[in-house]
Amino acid sequence: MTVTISDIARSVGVSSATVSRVLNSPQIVKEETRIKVLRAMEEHGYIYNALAGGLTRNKTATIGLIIPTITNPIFAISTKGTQNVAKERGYSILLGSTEYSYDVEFDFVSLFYEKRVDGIIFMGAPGHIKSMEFLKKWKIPFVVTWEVLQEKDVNFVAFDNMQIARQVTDYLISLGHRRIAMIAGPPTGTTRAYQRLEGYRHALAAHDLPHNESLIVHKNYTVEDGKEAMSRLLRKKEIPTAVFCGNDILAFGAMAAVKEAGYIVGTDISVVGFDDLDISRVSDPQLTTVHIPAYRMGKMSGDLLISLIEEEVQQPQQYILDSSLVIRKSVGNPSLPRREAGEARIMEGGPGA
Amino acid sequence: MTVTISDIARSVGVSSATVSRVLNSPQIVKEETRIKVLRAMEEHGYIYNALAGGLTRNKTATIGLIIPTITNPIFAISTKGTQNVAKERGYSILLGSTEYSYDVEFDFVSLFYEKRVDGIIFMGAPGHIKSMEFLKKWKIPFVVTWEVLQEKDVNFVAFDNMQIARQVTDYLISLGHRRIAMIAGPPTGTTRAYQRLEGYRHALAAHDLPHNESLIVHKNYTVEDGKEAMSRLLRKKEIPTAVFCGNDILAFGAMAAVKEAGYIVGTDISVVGFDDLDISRVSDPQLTTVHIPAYRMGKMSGDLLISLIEEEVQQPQQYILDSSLVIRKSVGNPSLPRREAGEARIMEGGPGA
DNA sequence: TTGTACGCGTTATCAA
DNA sequence: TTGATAACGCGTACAA
Repeated sequence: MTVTISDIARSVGVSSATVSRVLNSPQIVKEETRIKVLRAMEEHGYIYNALAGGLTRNKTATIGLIIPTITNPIFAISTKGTQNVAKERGYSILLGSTEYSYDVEFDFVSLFYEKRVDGIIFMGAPGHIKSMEFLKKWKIPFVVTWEVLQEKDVNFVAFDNMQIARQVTDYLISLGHRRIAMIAGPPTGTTRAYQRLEGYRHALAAHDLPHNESLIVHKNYTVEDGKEAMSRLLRKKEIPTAVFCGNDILAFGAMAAVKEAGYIVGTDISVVGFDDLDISRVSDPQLTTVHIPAYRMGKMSGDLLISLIEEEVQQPQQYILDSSLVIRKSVGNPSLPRREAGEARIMEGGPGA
Repeated sequence: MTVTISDIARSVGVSSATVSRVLNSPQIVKEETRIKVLRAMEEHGYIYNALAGGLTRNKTATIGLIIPTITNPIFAISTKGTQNVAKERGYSILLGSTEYSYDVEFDFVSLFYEKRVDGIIFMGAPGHIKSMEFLKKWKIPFVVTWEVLQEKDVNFVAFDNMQIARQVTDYLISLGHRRIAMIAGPPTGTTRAYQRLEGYRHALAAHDLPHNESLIVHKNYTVEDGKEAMSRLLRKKEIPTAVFCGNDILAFGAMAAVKEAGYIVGTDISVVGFDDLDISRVSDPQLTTVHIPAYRMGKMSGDLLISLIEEEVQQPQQYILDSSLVIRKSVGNPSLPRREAGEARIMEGGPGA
């Protein structure tokens, strides 16, 4: 049925060891035999069996990628970055999407280890305690992205969620906003969502603004969630003048709710997103949001993981990339005519890369 | 280092065969020994080696998923559907994104086969001739989604691209539009893009409308492409009154260009998308577009593939699902005030499931 | 109910 | 430069 190196060996009249050599170290086999072997492979349609190879080498050239959800394009962009380096360096990607469940996360970790991935990339810190224990116990190389960790011994490629969230809030305050709401992820969500919330709180505190928990709405991450959250905020006796959303998707929902209620986004109510999706440049109004280095994180983390696997590099490597607030049209001064800003301006943020 | 069934066997005082049995057919091993073995596994932290298992079983419980691009949410949604069934039925997913390159597609096919996936799902018909040959030669089970194929012997879960595109165009014509443009994918793109173009052409022809090639703009699939394509159309001496876009992303770009040029979407120029992304419900104006069963295709194709792998089903299975035009606010009569339609209406289309 | 022994397809060690 | 042969970790006849 399927042809093996032994078949090739027999047909050429050499040993299977020689056939294996033309695959792995062609230099050390005589050109004449090498050519004969190659030709035989061609003729018989030989296909390498990576399963068998992996078993002896103890190496599969595949990495596991664990992401929160595939349907948010921002994670897709990171995935693309990882996929690109992986392909370039000869690795395949096993994909696992947790839908924000830590149990599912750990399921993937152990499943991936059964399949003997050479390493794992996490978008967001592993949330299940068992995940980290497991990784360390089995010395599985892994890289975390999207979140700065305190541990000095874990590899990450991240940006500072708290710092940029604080910067966004500072910006809104500087425009005169005082009632600033936040539409965040689920209350028991990711640590990076928590960090963003903390950044928001710190900014308010630093400016002696009253901390009003009812201005914080916890939701999931769909457009519909954004709409509902915003509607709820608009039903309050005193509505906020600005809303900081946990991501762009929520912001789109929020903007829709603002319009439906008869307000004008950026004039009556300011909306800020987080992620800077491609489509956020053409929303109406164009969305002021936080640009994060999604593709670069994906690419760098893939590169780093493979370097760890191939032992080109010593642990730990920790990269903190820049993120930045991109000012467009969905934000204005409170209760003043909408700013007719020209070009989008960029405010740099985050420590240097 | 890593503990094997032999280690467990030795520690319990049974043979490795017995240990293997408690993993694969626990019923046939005496409860007492079974418990002892299980306990030993727990203690020693035994982890199954799927590589070795796969080698003997000739089965890996992983499937390959080949998609055009991960960054368009519509493919992500299909991926999610596949991922969900896969997880449920104990399979993992190797992901390959071709970025619309057929060479890359074939690379993934052969790479996946080296890794001995049990089957492959294609989003869109395999474009490289070698892909199909290869699959058939090695009798690799595979399922195609998103496109109806003529071959009677290939499994697919699809919808009728041509038929729905024709229906969209008919709809625009019925509103009075005569100069209808199409912003399509790359000229040498996918067959489904071609089918949509054909549907558009057929509709025009059926209504004796002049066929004007200059109203067809070929682009890639980014927001920016949509903007550029629309801008180009707006620079014509006679601009179109309606534009049918190859997907929602292009439509967002197109709408942005329309607004930038000072026209009103849905009043001056109608825009139709394709895909019905979540965010299309909250764009401004809300996008009239084609709803396609992305999640369902992903789920069904995963289910079908696994059924083929596990030989629960005989080839070939061919499903054609419904797609439908979702009428919202981005379309109106040509040169007439914008329709203030209430609820979105749905026009059913496509043969029954 | 359990053990023996071999095979899966490759790589790696050691000789030749 | 090449060949024998023993791993790698598991599944499975076949026998007991």
